[in-house]
Amino acid sequence: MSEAIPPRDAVVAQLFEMFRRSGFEGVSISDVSEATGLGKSSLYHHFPGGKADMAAAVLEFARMWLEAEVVAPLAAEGSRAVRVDRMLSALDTLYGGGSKPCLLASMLLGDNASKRMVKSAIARWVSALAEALVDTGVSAPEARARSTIAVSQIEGALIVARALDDKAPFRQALASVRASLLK
Amino acid sequence: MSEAIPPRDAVVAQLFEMFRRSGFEGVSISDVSEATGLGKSSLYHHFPGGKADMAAAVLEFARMWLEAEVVAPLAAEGSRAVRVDRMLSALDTLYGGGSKPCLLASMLLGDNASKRMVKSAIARWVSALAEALVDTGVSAPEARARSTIAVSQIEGALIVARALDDKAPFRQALASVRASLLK
DNA sequence: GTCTATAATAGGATAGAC
DNA sequence: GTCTATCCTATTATAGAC
Repeated sequence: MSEAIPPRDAVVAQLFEMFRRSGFEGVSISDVSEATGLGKSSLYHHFPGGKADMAAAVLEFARMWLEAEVVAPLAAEGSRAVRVDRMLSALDTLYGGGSKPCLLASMLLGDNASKRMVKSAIARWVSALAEALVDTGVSAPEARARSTIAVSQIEGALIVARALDDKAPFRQALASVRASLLK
Repeated sequence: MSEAIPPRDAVVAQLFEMFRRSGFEGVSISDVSEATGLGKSSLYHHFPGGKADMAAAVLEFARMWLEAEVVAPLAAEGSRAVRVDRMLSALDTLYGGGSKPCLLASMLLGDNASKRMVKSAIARWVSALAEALVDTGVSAPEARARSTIAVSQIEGALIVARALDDKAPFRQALASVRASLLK
């Protein structure tokens, strides 16, 4: 039971931080080697497909995080306020209160093979939120519209907060999103 | 009067499209050479500082665009609706109705030296919008808050629209932003 | 699983002719 | 201002020992 954290998972956690911050092209294998303390060959042992493999692993990690921290909490029992607050709380943590970029947005740049995974993650997020609204009395089209705007607002606030080097826009966005979802 | 477009300006226009799509790290000099039809030495003739110089030129271009197409139209005479609509119309064009990324957001990735210019551009945008609101009867703190949220929403909608490969979220965001600014 | 060493290529940048 | 040729470094990726 005293097993250490499987190296691969620890590496994925590091990769997550690197890719979200610098995007796919902005991360080099040498960077990863330095950040993880693992030699290049070790990295290729864990990710035989190289950098593309690393990106895929990180996006898969993000997908699982989304299921556990957003989709499930939104679907679980409770009032709309309780469900929405669970999501917002998880997002606040994920994004470091507005100081850390969204991996999905960062992976969207360029010709990236990741685009399909990003698309399905964003779609899943919007749908899960819309479903929670429908569950609590909002019409389906209205729920989709509000959910899309909510996700947009959060993504945009992360950009503005990071550009201005000020967490306030993100805090403000969370409050604004909450109000418009509970309205 | 029959002067051709100065090559440098034409190159900057191309660079704008490349950087907004792929970010700083995602664009190589070879890419630029291919896209513009100019050899590398020609590029270095126009941009002695290399790629960093290209990025700076593009951000300067963006700054001028913002002054001409957003700041000035927002400051010019007219009702709040007229001013806001001028800005939204310019943005709709710039962003191709939601299909083209924001250069500022794309240049935000990584350790980029561009961060200062991105910051001042976003700050300028928010301030110009806030000023138009104050001019038309909104209190200063409320104007800043609404403006920040408006810019966030537009930036976020661009991400969601591109992720989902669907312009609808952007259209929806423009409408939502308009309503909340005119409210 | 991890390391050292190395190959192969792409990327940024310059020299010098025209 | 643009081209061809070239340099140097960084980058991706692999080989093979331990």
